[in-house]
Amino acid sequence: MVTPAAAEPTESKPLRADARRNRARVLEAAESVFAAKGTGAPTEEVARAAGVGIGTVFRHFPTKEALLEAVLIARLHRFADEAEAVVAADSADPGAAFFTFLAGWIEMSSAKNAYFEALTAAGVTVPKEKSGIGGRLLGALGVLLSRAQAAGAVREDLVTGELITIIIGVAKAAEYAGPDARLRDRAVTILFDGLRPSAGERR
Amino acid sequence: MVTPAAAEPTESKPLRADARRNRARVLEAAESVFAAKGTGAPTEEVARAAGVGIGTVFRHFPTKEALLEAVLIARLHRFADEAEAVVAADSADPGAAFFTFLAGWIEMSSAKNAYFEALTAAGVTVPKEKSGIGGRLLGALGVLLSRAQAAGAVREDLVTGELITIIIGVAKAAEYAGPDARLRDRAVTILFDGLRPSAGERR
Amino acid sequence: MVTPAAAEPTESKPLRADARRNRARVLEAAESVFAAKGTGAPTEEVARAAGVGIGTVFRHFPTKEALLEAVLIARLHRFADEAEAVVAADSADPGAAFFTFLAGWIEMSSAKNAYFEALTAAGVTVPKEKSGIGGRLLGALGVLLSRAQAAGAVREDLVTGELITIIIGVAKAAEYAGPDARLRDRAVTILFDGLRPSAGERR
Amino acid sequence: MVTPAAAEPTESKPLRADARRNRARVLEAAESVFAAKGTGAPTEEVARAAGVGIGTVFRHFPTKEALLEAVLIARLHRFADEAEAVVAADSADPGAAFFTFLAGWIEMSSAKNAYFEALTAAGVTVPKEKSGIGGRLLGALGVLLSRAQAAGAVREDLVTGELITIIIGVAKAAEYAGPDARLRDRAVTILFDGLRPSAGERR
DNA sequence: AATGAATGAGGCTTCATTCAT
DNA sequence: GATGAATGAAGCCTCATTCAT
Repeated sequence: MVTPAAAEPTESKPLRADARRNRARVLEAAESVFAAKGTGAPTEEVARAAGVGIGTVFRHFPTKEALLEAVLIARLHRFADEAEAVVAADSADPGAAFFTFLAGWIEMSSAKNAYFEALTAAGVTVPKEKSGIGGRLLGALGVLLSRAQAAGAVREDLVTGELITIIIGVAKAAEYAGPDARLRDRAVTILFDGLRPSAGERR
Repeated sequence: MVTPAAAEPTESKPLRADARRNRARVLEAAESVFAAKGTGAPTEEVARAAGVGIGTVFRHFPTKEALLEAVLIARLHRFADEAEAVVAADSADPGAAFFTFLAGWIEMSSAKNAYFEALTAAGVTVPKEKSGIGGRLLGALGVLLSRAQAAGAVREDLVTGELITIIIGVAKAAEYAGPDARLRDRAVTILFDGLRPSAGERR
Repeated sequence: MVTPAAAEPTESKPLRADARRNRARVLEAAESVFAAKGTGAPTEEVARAAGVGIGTVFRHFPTKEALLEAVLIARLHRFADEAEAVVAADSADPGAAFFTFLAGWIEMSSAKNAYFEALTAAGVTVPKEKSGIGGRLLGALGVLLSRAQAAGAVREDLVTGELITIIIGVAKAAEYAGPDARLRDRAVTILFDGLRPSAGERR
Repeated sequence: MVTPAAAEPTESKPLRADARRNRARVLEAAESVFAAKGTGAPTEEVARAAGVGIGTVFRHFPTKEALLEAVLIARLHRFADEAEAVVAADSADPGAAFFTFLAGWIEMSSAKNAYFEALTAAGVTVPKEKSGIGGRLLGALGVLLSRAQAAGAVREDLVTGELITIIIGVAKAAEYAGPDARLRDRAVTILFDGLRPSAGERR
């Protein structure tokens, strides 16, 4: 299962070709602008980056908050896409697959993850269930996790619901380490070590 | 060693008594306002909470950024204070002392730590060295860490410099877990398990 | 004489059937939307109410102002239609006919008459003469008025030109009274009493 | 009893001298700007006319609606002031006093009375009671009215509550007559004739 | 030193109008 | 002819910062 291009709203009638193209461009521009300058960046800058008028941005996303939310959802969809791809690949080494996937995702998101805060700060209940993204994500992560546990690569008492919280923490540490790659890798490694089987056996 | 009240600038001439009191009140108010409403809260609200005029806030902190920075530094100083207190207590169980201290800190900061982001987003290089706070912090944490390592409670390959990064990540995870105490505790436990000795021994 | 459907422009070539239908639907929708939400309502809402695209609205009325004007003219045409119908009915009690007609009109327009203001505010000289509506209106009102005067039901010194001004004032008072029917009726009654013969005889 | 300068809010502590001056200037500017260009005129134009920054306007009136309301209330206060002055003058000819007062007020407001509409259109319940203006107004009008009735100059069945509605209607008619002074006077005269004693005696 | 009024740049959002499909 | 996406000027409002009191 693959995310429809640019995670467009599922309910309404299909957008005109040019409209869909613009919507996608805005979403893309928003992602990079917000990543670079923080979620406080003016909407107009997103418009400029997308090469459209400010009105077009607001036509597609009637509120700045809606835009932020859409970016977040798109990102989660890509996360789910990748997770499902790894599931489908069905690696011979599920432990490696699991950790590689997590590390890859963290690498990718480390420099640009203020979305959760921006949204929660705005009082938005992060729409985990919106567009079914929550289910997909938990589903795919659950498969990866249980395979890795079955292979003895991950502690048994870890459940899927805890994973996202943990990933966010690790991503945050990585982001804080910033450009210092060695520090970042060490922090990620150490934190992930908490997921391994022997961990937590004694205390 | 104990932090001078309200972390006032070390170089300038001593403030008049009322001025020092106002400075402290503003700092306190800023901490709680920013904690409650995020760092985007208007400076005027801080003034109101402190019971002073807006002009007074800007007299003490010529910029909003300066205010944010001062709050952050004050917080780090308290962090250092606590760490030094734990060092001074010289517990018989250094491992427990170490983890208890970390957990306490996380608990405290989990609900209110947008400072790092707000500052880094603003392009401020977090002033680790400013007012010597970095040194104190690393010093105290270093002692706690090496005692815990000597007692076999923490993995040997962990160095002080990595600790702050890790703490930030764990705090973030805790914050994201939000009001769900069980989830928060689990995430913190799991992530801290990565600091334990057996962790990382095999891979 | 009866108003041609939807008061379409008299000069231009006859519209295609569907176009004429659309024009009428837009005009109707505009009337009810502007009545309900005021003349500041977005043109797009008119389009939605008419079940056509926004482009269609602007094709028929190149300007919002033109749309407003068309609505006003249509309304005046209906006013004239009714007046002419009353003239044609040639009631045995011309005084009653006159006042009944006025009251009916006031009743109808009381809740929805921002057109004059919207237009005059926009600097439009209300196009009394446009499409000959002024003539029809004054003609019909003149007949009703003089019959009522001949019957001794209306003061002799009242001339047609004053009537519209007076009607607007009374309608305004009625509108201001709003939902309070008793108050509205009293105000209308009192103001209309000024039109009766004994009024103004002494001063 | 005379309105405090510029109808400043009664509750809060007295404003600083300069602030009060600015508040009054803004109110004055708002009145003339809205009168000239309608209540849709941009707030910035009011600021310009008052010779202050846009921020100052919003400091005193946190919303455009609040500004409109303040203008309306100021105007009503002046209405009440004048009415009370006429009451105090205690003319020997109460009928003339009554009609002269009404005519004067209408003359004054005829060219600039979109406030009621602007406010009611915005869904504002016209704050008749706010700042006690309703009471003052009705009180003074009531005295003028009953004196005129006692003198036999005004019909007996007219009650104070109806008067404001009627005045609004007459003012509206006068406004519509616009620059044509003869037409305006005639309309006002005719409508006011409805208030005289013989009117309504027969029907 | 403290106060709080004034300032105005800048952000979000709306909506009349144009134009490619 | 109809459609609705795109446009951008313009409006309302916020808030960091300055300055007269």
